[in-house]
Formats: sequence, structure tokens, C-alpha cells
Amino acid sequence: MPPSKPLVEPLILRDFLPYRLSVVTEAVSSLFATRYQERFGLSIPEWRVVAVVGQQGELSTQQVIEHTGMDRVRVSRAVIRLADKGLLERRAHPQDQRAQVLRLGEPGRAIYEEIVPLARDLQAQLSAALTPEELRTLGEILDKIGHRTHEMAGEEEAGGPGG
Amino acid sequence: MPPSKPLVEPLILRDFLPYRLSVVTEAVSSLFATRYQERFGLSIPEWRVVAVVGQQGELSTQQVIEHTGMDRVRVSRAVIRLADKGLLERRAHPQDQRAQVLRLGEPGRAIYEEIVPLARDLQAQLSAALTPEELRTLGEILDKIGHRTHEMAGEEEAGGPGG
DNA sequence: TTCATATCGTCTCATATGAGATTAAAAGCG
DNA sequence: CGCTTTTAATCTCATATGAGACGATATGAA
Repeated sequence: MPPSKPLVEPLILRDFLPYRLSVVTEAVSSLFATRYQERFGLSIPEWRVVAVVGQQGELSTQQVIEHTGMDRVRVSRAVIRLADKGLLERRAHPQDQRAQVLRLGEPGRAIYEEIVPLARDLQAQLSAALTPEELRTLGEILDKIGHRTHEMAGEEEAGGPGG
Repeated sequence: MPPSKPLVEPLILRDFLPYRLSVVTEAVSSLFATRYQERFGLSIPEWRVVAVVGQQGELSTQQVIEHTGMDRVRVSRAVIRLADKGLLERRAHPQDQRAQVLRLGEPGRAIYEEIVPLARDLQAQLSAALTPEELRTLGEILDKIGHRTHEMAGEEEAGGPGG
């Protein structure tokens, strides 16, 4: 008997949703990362920190973590590099000596003013592939998938639906 | 004068498409990676190799690269590990001594038969957050974004629209 | 106060990644 | 046939990642 006769309906990887999300997202991230690197010498984590600090004016590292969704270590390293480059000012938090308050210095502010239009432009180029309707729908879909993923990850730790 | 007065309309990171794609995709990948790891001890690259070899029956490493969209190194390492675990059989390509032909051994085939239903189930749980219409639309949107990204990356190397 | 515990940011270490070098084999060309 | 170029897969190395340890500080209970 032939041993490789499939017992299950084969799975087509390129139709598999997590795979498709991953491939497309990696392509987009790679493209944007290349542009940021070329023009500003910034990695994506660094770029994100500049974006949120530039928008909020002044943030603790902890708040940057919340706003960017990145973990402590990644934010910490991005902050250190940005400070080394002279783009980010760090001073002690007045009420908590463990924490620090971050703000853009003048050079950082200058880069921020360039970063934002470039980001908008790149996003516009990307979005041009979609109708406004599709763009709106995509936003909703990403929210829904995000929520569902969070629920599924939660069911992991909990014992399941009590059965 | 206040130095932090914004000169550009601030960019809201959480509304920025590449960021949103990245966050949602990482969450999905992380969830699925955890499940594959727990049940089969497989990383995502390994899982992908099993999926395509299981579906195609017999593939060269080169073909796995094409089917999975992963780069040479990642595929090479996944193949080595799968072979070490006894899940994948490698033999020399009859017409090309540099290449190798991959197929699932009996244990690999057994895992494949478990992997596919689990993947379908997880995908179904995830897709349950969306209407069939949304699911179809998402597919189209991902295709369009993928194409546009490819175009934009291409314009990089080429000199732009000549002017 | 004094001690236990929690939190902030960083460091350490083990692992994942991919560009480019490397080795072996194949293909093209004379 | 010899020689150069290309290709398959792996290896090397430099970098990115995150879990958990760590030192310093803050908070809370007694």
C-alpha cells in the first residue's frame, strides 16, 4: 500500500490565514524598516519610540511601553540608543527615582518633524492599493482578530469552558 | 517660546497601518507558535516545512523555499532539525548531487495528520470573529497590500519615475 | 521604624535571524 | 576535455529578541 496517501484533506499553506498575515506583514515591515534606516538610521523600535514621545511630548519609559506595545527590554534598548544618538533626553522622574522621563531634544524633534510626513506618505502609497471602504474594513477586521486572539490566548491559561 | 510646539500634525501610532498589522500579526503568530510548540515541539519554520512537504509528498529544499516564502537559511535549519527529530527523510536528488529530496517519514506523517486538523481548528476559532464576507475581503486586501508593497520595494532599486 | 514585597530599568544569556562566505556539484562554453 | 560561472545547501558572524536575574527604589504591613 502506498504510505503517503493523505488521511486528511491537505492544508494549503498559502491560504492559511496566520501564514498570509505573517508574509504580508513581514514584507510591509521590511519595506518601512528599510526606509527608516536609510533616511534616519532608525530601527523600527527606535522609530516607534520617537513617534510616541514626539506625539505626547513627555513620557516615562513605562508609558512608552504601553503606547508602543513593545516589551521592556526592547523599549529600554531603543531608548538607550536614541539617547546615545542625542535624539532623546532622559531625566529622573521627580516622584520616582527608579523611573525616568523622556522627551525629544532639539535634534530629535527635528527628526520627528521629518519622520511624520515620510510615514504619512508611505502609508498613503500603501493605502492607495485599497478603496477607502477596504481601508476602513481592514481596520475593523484587525481589531476583531486582535480581540479574538487575545481571548484564545486567555483560554489557554484558564482551564477552558469548565467541562 | 515653547520648544515642543508640534510643527506637524502628530502621528497616532496605534492608527498607523504598518504598526497595526505588525501588532496583530505578532499576536496571532505568538499564539499559534505556542500551540505548535506545546503539542508537537515544532517552531513555526518547522511547522511550515512539515505542512508543505506533507501536502506535496516530496519536495526539494529549493521547492520548500518557494512554497514557504522563507529564506534558504531558515529552511535549511528547519530541515536539519526535523531530520534530527526523525520527522523528515532526506535523500540525495537523483539528478543533482547538491540537492536533496525531502519527504515525511512515518513519524512525520503521523504528526502531519495531527497538525492539519489542529491548524484548521485554530484557524476556525480565529475566523469565527469575522463574517464570511469579512474573511473573503481580508484575503483580497492582503493580496492587494502584498502587491503594492512589492511595487514600492521595486521602485526603491529602480531610479524612480525618471525625473 | 523595619522588614517583606513589588516595580523600574538594565543586564545576562540562550536562541532566532539573515547577509555573505564557503564547499560541492552542475551547467555553459570553447 | 578543461575552465569559468552558477547553483544548492550549509556555515560563520554580527545583530535582534525576550525570559529571567539583578540592583535600586518605592510601597505596604507590622
